[in-house]
Amino acid sequence: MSRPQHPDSAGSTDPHAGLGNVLFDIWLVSRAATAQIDAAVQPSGLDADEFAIYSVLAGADGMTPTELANWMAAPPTTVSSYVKRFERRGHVRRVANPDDGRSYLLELTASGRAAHRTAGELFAPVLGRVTSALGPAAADTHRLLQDLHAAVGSSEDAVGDRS
Amino acid sequence: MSRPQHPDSAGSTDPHAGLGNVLFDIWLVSRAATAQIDAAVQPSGLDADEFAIYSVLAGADGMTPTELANWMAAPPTTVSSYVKRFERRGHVRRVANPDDGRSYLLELTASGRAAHRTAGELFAPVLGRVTSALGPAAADTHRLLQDLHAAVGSSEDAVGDRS
DNA sequence: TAGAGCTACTGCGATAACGTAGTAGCCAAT
DNA sequence: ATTGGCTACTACGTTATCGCAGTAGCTCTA
Repeated sequence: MSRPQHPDSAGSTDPHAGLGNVLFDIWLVSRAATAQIDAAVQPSGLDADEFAIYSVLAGADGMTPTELANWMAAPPTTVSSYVKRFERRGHVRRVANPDDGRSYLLELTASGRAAHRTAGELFAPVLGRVTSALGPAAADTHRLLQDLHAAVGSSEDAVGDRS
Repeated sequence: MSRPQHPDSAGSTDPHAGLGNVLFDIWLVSRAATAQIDAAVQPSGLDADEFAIYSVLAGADGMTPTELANWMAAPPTTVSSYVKRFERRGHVRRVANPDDGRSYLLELTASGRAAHRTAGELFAPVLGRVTSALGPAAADTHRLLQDLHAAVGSSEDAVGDRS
């Protein structure tokens, strides 16, 4: 059980068939979830990734690009391009970082928060559906995912090593 | 608890702090895992997504682009471009689909299987690390992720609705 | 307090993702 | 057999991702 195996029943092409390991499960679930969320929040003008990012920014105001990059395991250049895009939309503002002149802090503008709120309303029913489909297991699932995140993230800073 | 909340401790920028809901957990874990796998399998010439796709193809030979698209929740044009790339590498071959003249079946060539094997060997230690970090919870986690996938996927075909 | 070595960010260029708008083959219903 | 409506795939063009290489500001050492 140390490397990927074929789906449960040979020849099956059922989209819900896994590959027998946790990492693939995540990949599959994440793709499905992202597609779902993309479709749901689309009228807000954000996509799933952007909604996620706006959400962190909404919760932790004054975050540096590097912090954001670490948080979402993305390379700095990707974050850079996100920032530029968000700024162009008038959703995000750069504020000087008092602790470091090379850097700056990101914060949502009022209109950024509004967009986030709109997206949040579109997102809610999706989350609701999933949560109720999970039933009482929802809480466990949340906890297990946190553990999983810790397990995966334990060997940090893999980002950028894809040189 | 019907919409995203801020991280556990206000102002925290810890990359492991979640946003308090299952869907974000997945997003975060998946990003971390993908970065990890990207870095690990990189010498094989594949990235994490490609490795995943090669894995399905290895397990279910004779899959149509549409089946693949459903399986990975990707739009058809994305799959199309994957196929073209894989074919250019000599890793995938199209065979006529006896059941449908508009379509074709995908299968890995010998060299595609070789690339997949190489990537698999690079991937194994990553999976091993995660699995052992999870300890006995690994099996539960796997099962919970399957449930989660079912819960998310229950409202199918969101892909393509992002028009 | 100089300056070597780091770290934070970004311009640019290459490649990838994927929406739009087709074409070709399928499957009724006539 | 014909045709109207579907579905499978794809060329093309736009936008996004992200590696490389460069600049500015930080920090430590002497």
